[in-house]
Parts: sequence; structure tokens; C-alpha cells
Amino acid sequence: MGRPPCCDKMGVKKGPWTPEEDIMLVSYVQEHGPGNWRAVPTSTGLRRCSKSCRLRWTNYLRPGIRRGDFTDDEEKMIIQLQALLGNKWAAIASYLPERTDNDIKNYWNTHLKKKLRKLQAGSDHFRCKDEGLSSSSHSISRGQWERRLQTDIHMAKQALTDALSLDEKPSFLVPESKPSDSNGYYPCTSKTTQAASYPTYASSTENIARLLKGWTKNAPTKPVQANSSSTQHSFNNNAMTDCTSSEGTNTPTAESNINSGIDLSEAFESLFGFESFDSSNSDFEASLVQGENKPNLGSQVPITMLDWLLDEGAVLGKEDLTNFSFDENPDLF
DNA sequence: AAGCCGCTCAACCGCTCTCAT
DNA sequence: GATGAGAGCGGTTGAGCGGCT
Repeated sequence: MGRPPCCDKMGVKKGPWTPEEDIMLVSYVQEHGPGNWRAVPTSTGLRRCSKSCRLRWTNYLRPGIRRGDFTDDEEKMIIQLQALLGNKWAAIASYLPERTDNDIKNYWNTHLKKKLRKLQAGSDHFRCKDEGLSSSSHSISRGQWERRLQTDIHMAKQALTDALSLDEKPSFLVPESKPSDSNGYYPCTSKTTQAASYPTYASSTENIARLLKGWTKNAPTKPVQANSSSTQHSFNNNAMTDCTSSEGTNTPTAESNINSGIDLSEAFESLFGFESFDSSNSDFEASLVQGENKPNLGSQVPITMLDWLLDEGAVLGKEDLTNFSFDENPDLF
């Protein structure tokens, strides 16, 4: 190995992305879909390496990313999954598809590590009774836990087999009758644990709103130079009305009030060419489950997840985890 | 007001994995 | 099976920010 880094080329820009660059990248993805990152710099004229483009899209611009504070349930889930899977941030993120692996990793390193350390430092009594989070506070033996996992995996396999035999989508990809958020998007994981967080779900609209925040602040006089005319139209609308998430509150400055009275979600829908994130959009959800979607998803069941679930070495069935409720299983930890 | 310190998170780096040839 | 290229992942860094002295 030791192959030279792809960014060694001359003229490759590093550092923070500018709104102009974001727009170029978004325009590219709008046209070609995510993937084939190698082609992005040449196609768009971006002076960024392909990896940087992918990362920027995956961690920042991708629709469906939820930003801001983690809910208690998300926190618990991360702690639990980390205890189970270790620092497999991508795997953990697959259970929280509206969070990026980078976000989860950062949150773990900046918040949860400390929190757990404090808990660990506290008394066993407090640790077990109050929080019940840390892997170090498992009140059951490893053997018991593994037996339970075996059972869970078996049950998940059975459910999956049944589902496939009926030629239906796996149940974990199909939200139940829970009402969607205002965009009609269902976060495709943790039906029980996510319930409380729906109202605060930061739609993809806000990702672009965030993008525009910098755009309006940094380049108010520059003409938009996006490749795509639709992009230009959308961004010229400067529709910042929807900038009310936790992100918006971080910077309660004038730019968040800059608006033309146009709902940014419309601009965003126009930009990306699909109507919100409808629960019927199984391709999109499948892509979320897989972490990153490929240019041509087709209508396949997400193989990655199925493989993982069916893998004898798999630690835990998805079905089980998505239905897992910490509140309903206080005895486990 | 200025300097210091700690925290957060976007982005980079280096490595591994996967797939096509 | 070997090789090379692209994609993905996890660890780390550093700029920016806010709080404290």
C-alpha cells in the first residue's frame, strides 16, 4: 500500500469550502447523482480532490442530514452501538442515517467519552440505576449478552426470510404508520427511539440553508456562478426563511433574516429534483441505510444490510436494533 | 480589553477494502 | 491470482469560537 495521496497534485485546494464550491458540488450531484467522485473535479472545475468532494457531500451537503444537538435516545443508541461495535462509526451511523459518521465520531469524542468517564468515576449504584448506559456498567455477563444476540440474530433472520419470501421490502426499510415529518421523510431507523425527535428534524432544506448562510454573508455582491441554471435560480431566491433549526440559532445574525418570502424547501426540491423525502422513496432510504448511495441504485434491496444481517458473524440484527428501546429494556444494562 | 484556555467540528491524512481488468 | 484505481473508513488536526481570568 502506501499509495500516494490523491491530493498531492499541484493546484488542489485545501481547507474550508466556500459557498461557491458548495454550489458547484451540489450542481454536479444534482446532475449526475452522488458517486464517481473522481470525475467531480474535472466535470465541475472544482480545484478539490475527489475525496474532499465526497466528504463534503457526505458530511455536509447530502440531503437528509440532521444537524444540531443529539437527542437522549440518539445518545443512548450511540453509546450502546459503540459498546457493541467499537469505533465502527460508519456502522453506527447506518443506524442513525440522518447523522453522519463524522458527526457521531465527533460527538463521541467530545461529549460521550467524557460523560462515560464521569459515570465510570461515579459510584456503581449511581451508574447502574441512573444512566444505565456505559458498556462498563453491563449488569449482565458477556455470555448472557451473546446468547441474547444469538437469539436476536436468529429472529431477525427469520423475519427477513419471511419478508423476502413474500417479495416485500424488509420491514426495517418500511416505516410503519408513524406520521412523517413535514417533509414526509421518515428517518429509517429506530422507530421507537426517534419518535421524540421528529419535530426537530432538520430537513435537507436546512443543509442548503446552511450553505446559503455563508453564501449570503460572504458573497452578497458576487453573481452566482453555479453551473446549473436551476441551481442558480434556486440560490438566487435566497430563501432563508427556513433557517430556524439549531443551526440557525447558532448564528442568529442578519443573514438568517435575509429572505424573500420564498420557502426554501421549494428551492431545494427544485434543486434536487425530487419531492422531499417521501417514505415511498425506498431507493433513497436504501441509500441511507448503505451510508452512501450509488449512482444507479435500481430497485434492489440494500444488499449491504442484508449481507450484514445474514452474515453468521454479524453482531446484531437490524430488525432487533431498530425496534430496540432502552426504556423498554432497562434490565439489559 | 487582552490574553489564555478549552471545546467543537469541518476537513485532511493515511490506510484498508472492493472491484475491474 | 496479481495489480491498480477508486471508494470508504477511522484517527487526527487545526481554525474558529466562547468563556474565563
